[in-house]
Amino acid sequence: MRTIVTKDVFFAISDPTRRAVLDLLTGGSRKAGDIAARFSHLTQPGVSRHLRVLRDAGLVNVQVNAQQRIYKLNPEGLAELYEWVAKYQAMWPETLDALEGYLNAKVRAKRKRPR
Amino acid sequence: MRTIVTKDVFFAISDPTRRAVLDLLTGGSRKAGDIAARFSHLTQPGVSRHLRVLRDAGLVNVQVNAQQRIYKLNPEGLAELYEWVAKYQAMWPETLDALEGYLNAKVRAKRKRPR
DNA sequence: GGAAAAAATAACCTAATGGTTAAATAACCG
DNA sequence: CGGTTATTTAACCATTAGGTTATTTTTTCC
Repeated sequence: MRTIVTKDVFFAISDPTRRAVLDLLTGGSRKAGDIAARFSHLTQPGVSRHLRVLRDAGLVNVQVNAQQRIYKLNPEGLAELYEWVAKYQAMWPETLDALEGYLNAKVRAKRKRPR
Repeated sequence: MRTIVTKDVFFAISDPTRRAVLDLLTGGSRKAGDIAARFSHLTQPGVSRHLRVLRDAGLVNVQVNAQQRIYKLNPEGLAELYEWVAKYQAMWPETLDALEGYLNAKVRAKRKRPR
């Protein structure tokens, strides 16, 4: 008995491909076809379905232009997630230290770079 | 061809039950049995499996005490998520307004809302 | 040592996810 | 109109998720 979860932001971002789509859209709006083209290992309908999930979750908006659909990031759709995360940050006095630690580790892993 | 996703924070928080567990743990550490008891609609092994996912994702820590396992929130496990969210916030100048709008809408929804 | 308690794991089942190919929808263009 | 282009939807399939019951593991207590 699983709860229906479409439209759910947490669900939407749980898939790596969908996160990659969002990531791509941070670079600006894109036509559906162009988005699909970036995922050469997936078929176009496959990507289309991911777009649908993102749409349903309110994370992207679509603008119709003739046969084309132009997808645009809707960061406001992340408001719920932001609120959720904030709750944990709030109860995490050493948040910044730890985050810094995490980021530093990441940077270090990518080769060292002074701040 | 789905990527293995255990250990993945995004996956871990995509399930409502697991988020509820995390939420419960914001109130302090709890024994596994006490956690399971809060989810009366689930069986003990069911909850135990959710705890495992949270453990694997690094969102909780376990302290062994005789037969008991005491689960403790590990908010640092959310660092990756925080970083991810921050990226979208950063490109969202009107973030605070939108969040405020979201919260207001929530508050409004909790009252009997005339329209 | 044996029963009891606490929790995790195993084995199993159903439904949902995410992928595919094929078909349906729209809109443009000659 | 007929064809082409862009995209979504439908139908199908394999795998995973998440639930269950049954079993195992570990530790305490008599």
